[in-house]
Amino acid sequence: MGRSAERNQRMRDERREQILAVALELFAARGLAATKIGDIARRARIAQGLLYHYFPSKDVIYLELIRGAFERMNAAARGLEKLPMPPGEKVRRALEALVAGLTENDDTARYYLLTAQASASEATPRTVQALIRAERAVPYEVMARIIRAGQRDGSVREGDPEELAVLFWVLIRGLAIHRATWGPGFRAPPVSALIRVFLSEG
Amino acid sequence: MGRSAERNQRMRDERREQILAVALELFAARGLAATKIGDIARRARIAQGLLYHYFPSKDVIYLELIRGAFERMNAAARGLEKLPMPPGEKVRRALEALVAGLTENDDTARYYLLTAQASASEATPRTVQALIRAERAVPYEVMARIIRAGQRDGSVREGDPEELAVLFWVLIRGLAIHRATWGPGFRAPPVSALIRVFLSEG
DNA sequence: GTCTATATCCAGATAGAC
DNA sequence: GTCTATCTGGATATAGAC
Repeated sequence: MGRSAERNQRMRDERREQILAVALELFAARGLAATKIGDIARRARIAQGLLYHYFPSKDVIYLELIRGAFERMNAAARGLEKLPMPPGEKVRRALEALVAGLTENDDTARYYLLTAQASASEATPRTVQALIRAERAVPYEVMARIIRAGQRDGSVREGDPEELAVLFWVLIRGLAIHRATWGPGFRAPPVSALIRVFLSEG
Repeated sequence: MGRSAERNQRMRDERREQILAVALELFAARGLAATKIGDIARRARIAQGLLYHYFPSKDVIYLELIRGAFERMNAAARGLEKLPMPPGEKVRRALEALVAGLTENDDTARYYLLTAQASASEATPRTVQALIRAERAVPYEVMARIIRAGQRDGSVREGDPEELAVLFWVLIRGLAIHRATWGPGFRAPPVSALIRVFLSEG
């Protein structure tokens, strides 16, 4: 590939990213069905027809975003598991990082909203549903393993690890929805209150 | 109004209820935009045209359902507050009843899903948004008052009552979404784990 | 009250000029 | 690569017969 071909490829990728960024914003705010392809094009400041030079359909844009959401989320989960610290500390760090991300980073909040919608809706396209089914267990499994390890060393409270892991993600997803409902100035519950659900002390 | 006029009115109301029940099911499962008026008619086993003899538009059906959701929820909240028991006990009962309702009663779960979607989406019709803005604070206020009373008598943990109330509803809404994602056979976290977020002991 | 048929509109996707 | 114009399908809502 020559110099200019490379540059063209880079520009093409940038354009794709730009479209995806706009689409993430709109899909998170309105959902798949209520987001019009024309809205995405307008907000991205390109003609509607041009959008189809970068993506073959609305569903494919959506799929791409969901794929990205799971990539980030699952990579972060596995990264957390590998960190060199005791399990109880991992739970605390994860809660702090997730709540901070949800509060301060708009795209983070949008990704959580997106997956929550897509996972809960029967209107989600089949291709996306298949992806979700393949990926959605990872965060639960990781958190259950961390909790189990924490119970062995006494830093995490007793209780079924799977159920506690469910509770962990229920909290995070609930916070994301809450933020979407009440706006960025919402009153986040203190992390300390969340931590005592899981940790024996502190 | 004569006898038969009354009977006709009753039949008309029943028909309306039947349509609303179907609409609740579909809106909760797919959201407003992805639910087609034709789907509602088909599932209610009536012609699409006939539906418009009972409701003037899709948005009005949606509005009606959201109104019903808030009526039930806010009535339940105010009823809870009036119960003759100590505040800590009210928190425990509320959690137990809500989790049980979410787990066992499909329509309860659907109502929570519906309001969660409608509140979080910018695509929600203006009329519905106005209703939501007028009603949504009630459950938070009620719970904050109960928590404040519980802190005075020592049964509820310390912490900002508003923030704890947010946490309470974040949990409930999170559970509703979780159930929608994983189906009725989902692993509900034990109520005991939720209770210790709020109560000093037990 | 209930249906079938249809008007109308809107949105996703394509064609083709530049 | 980018645009404008357009095709096409589908969905809301209405008309009108029974």
